Amino acid sequence: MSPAQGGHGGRRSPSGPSVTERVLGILSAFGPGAEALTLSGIARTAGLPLSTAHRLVGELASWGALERGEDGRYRIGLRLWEVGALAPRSLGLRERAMPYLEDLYEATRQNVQLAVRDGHEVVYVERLAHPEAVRVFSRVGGRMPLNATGVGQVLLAFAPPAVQEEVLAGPLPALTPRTITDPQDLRRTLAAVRREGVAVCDGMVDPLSLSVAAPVRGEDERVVASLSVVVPSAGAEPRTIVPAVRAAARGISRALGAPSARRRPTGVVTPVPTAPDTPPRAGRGT
Amino acid sequence: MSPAQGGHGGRRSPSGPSVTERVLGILSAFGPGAEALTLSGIARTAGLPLSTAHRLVGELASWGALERGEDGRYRIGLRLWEVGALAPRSLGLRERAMPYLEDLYEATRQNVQLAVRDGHEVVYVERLAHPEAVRVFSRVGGRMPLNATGVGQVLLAFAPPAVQEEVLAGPLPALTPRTITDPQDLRRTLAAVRREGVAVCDGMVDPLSLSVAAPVRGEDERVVASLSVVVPSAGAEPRTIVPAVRAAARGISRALGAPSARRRPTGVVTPVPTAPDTPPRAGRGT
DNA sequence: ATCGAGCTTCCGGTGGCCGGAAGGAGGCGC
DNA sequence: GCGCCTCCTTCCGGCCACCGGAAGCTCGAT
Repeated sequence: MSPAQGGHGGRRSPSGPSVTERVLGILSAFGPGAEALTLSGIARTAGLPLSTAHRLVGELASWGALERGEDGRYRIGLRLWEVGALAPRSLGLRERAMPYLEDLYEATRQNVQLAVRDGHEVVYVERLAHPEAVRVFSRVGGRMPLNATGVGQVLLAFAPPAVQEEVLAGPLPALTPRTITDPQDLRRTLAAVRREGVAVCDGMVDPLSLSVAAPVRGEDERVVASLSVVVPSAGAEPRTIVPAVRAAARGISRALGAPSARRRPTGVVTPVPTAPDTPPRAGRGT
Repeated sequence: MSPAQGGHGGRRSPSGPSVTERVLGILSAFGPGAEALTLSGIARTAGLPLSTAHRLVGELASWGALERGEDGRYRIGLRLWEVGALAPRSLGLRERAMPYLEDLYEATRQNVQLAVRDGHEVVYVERLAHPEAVRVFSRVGGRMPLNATGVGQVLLAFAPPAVQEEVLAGPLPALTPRTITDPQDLRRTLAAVRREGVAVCDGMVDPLSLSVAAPVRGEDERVVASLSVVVPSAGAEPRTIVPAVRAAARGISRALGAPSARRRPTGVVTPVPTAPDTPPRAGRGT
């Protein structure tokens, strides 16, 4: 987020990266399309001498951050996944959103996605896909540009102005001919998204699919995530989907404690027992 | 694990752990119930001097492995979650299993769980829970003992004999009075699980809930995961659930390429897998 | 047999890591 | 206000743990 190196670069030096950076560099070597790597592959990708990589990878594997398969190649280990699952912006969010995603999935039998923004990109946190649904390009844990996707436009529309300007100033990648790449165009689209509270993206990721996305708000009213449904472009009738997406997004916002999504006092007693608030200052763990 | 220090201990001890171990120790400080920690909390838990923790945590945060909240506390970062999502035993499995879990969830509107074994414990990889379903104790990314859970008994029943003996020899924790803690008892139960291809656990985790679990096999026929449904103990009729769980587990096995789960031309007996006619690589992945 | 790619182990030199100490920023009880 | 606490941040000299070249090993392929 805020560039930590604002002051004066400092530790960058010809002597080389720190041990920590090397370790993290090893983890970075893995990625979509590179789920399994040989030791020398890791060394090559991370730019490390083989013997150094050997030692570090060995330590990572013995802890469980990496696992070595029968083919001798390394993969990300279950232990690392476990730790990663503690990230509040993934699992915490996912946990509360799941029931609503379920319902939406069940209603459409297509693709339902939940995403957050990280920097200038969208990161998909959850995806429910019917095997026979239209193929989508995204993947849980994957990234996409903000301008080209429904969830991205929503997240950008409600992002801090500084972020919006940075993205509008930067390159706007096109995934299809219909992707919005003109800054003025995008600006208008974002305004519309803010006004409507929903984004409809037709054929911007894949010519054959259309997505409808809506914002999810946290307890401080900020947009913390976005939810979308992806359906085949042909014969899609967004009108029928928009209300469902809006409703689900609102439901999740309510589950997260967003005041604006709170149930209005009707005649009925609030049926949902508010979750026993965790003490705001739940101090020392363990 | 075979003790790696077989040769001559050497680096162990008074000099202290390596940098890598310290970094991993910092990550280990986080866990269920400790999702957000202060710097000094991390230092305390990981057993590091404050200044050392400060430096290492700073490096982790600037890479994105940790994130610092507005309250000054650190949490696991999105970037680390992303890397963790590449673990084949979590996401790869989950991706293929999801549609079946969906169906099972939709049919029961209770709790559906998918788990794998790691060492002598169960690790939950996925969980679909209806908000009004019976409360379950598990959590995605969480661990439970093998002897006390339906998925655990299944995973143990089909684990390598060496693992079984280790577990049977070790302590068998009791979560409720009905948890199986007698080795002989457990041995008989495991045999039954192998025979039936399903485990039914009544009140072993929580007196009020019952779970039905079945094995999921990979392309080499080994049991790679287990699937379960958890329902309220009272009034539950396992007979009606068992077939659904079995069917879903079989469906996932087929999706993973298990020969024994392949569709037969005719629907009769002969469970023995003879020479598979086609290589299992037929997958049309990605 | 010969080759090459990848993996593992060894070991001496040195530069990066370590962590005590000092100084600031809040928060709480009195 | 004042003292006391906890938590965070920065600094810097000393030492040792990390680094990585080199040699040897295990496979398969040619």
